[in-house]
Amino acid sequence: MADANAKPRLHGELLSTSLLAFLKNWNAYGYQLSQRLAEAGMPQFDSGTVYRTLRQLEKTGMVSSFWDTSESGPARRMYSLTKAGELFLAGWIETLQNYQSILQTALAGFAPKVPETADAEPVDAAL
Amino acid sequence: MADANAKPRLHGELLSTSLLAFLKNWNAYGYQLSQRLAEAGMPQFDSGTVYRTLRQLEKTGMVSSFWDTSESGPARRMYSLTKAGELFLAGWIETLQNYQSILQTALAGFAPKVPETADAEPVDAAL
DNA sequence: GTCGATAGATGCAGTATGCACATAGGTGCG
DNA sequence: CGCACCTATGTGCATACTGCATCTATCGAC
Repeated sequence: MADANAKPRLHGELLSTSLLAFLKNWNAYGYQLSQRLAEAGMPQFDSGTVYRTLRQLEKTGMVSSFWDTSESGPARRMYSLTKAGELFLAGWIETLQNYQSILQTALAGFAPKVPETADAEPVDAAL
Repeated sequence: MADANAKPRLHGELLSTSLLAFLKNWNAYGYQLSQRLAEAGMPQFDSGTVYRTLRQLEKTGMVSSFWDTSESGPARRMYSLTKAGELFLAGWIETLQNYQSILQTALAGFAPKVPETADAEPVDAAL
């Protein structure tokens, strides 16, 4: 989960969210999305997980797909965002924005008001 | 993972990161951190997962802890950020910032270059 | 035919997660 | 005391997710 020498890896909700975001103004297939993620400089991710995540998103109705055989080469599973997916995406975007503002507040040294504890004492941290 | 009617839930790296962020300027114990997360309006989370995550972070050297029995009531396991934890946190903050800028680029309708319209566009979210 | 790039998928072992429940110290109250 | 309730931390279990390696398959170039 949080390994000392582990590089940030993209998966879970962050992966789902970015996939949905890419699909918002754009239909695409898995391989393509993997490439865009890489090009965009996203942290490492596993392409197998990308494919599975897309199937998962389809199972839950966030995206829909069809086989595209119009081009030469292996068939492509083209995905597009559904209405539900848009709403879901919007919810996560909002959550992430809120998340970040909270993070920054914490990092800035302003603790959210504490119950009554006479302070957790900035015992400093030998930094 | 991405259930239609599922509310954003805090876990995984987002949970680890927020815990570390809260510990950056204050030392605290699990119960307290849970409360702060709730007060800050964080999405739902499971307190059991919070405790397990903290132990995990300790196991990987991101935080250190000791039993605080100075107050009345059940003993508290006080956590503080280690040097390694700070570095790890900084790495994730940076990753998340980059992540968000990429998300926004995608949401703004700025699709990464598509094969057909392929132009050498420096779509980099150069942020 | 063979190689490489494209495109998608899965088996497996290990890990993470949510939920319910367990343990314990302390306070208030009849 | 007996008992409810809050604090504080943790665990068992079934399920879900993940990374890695591997597999299938189409096509173009050689």
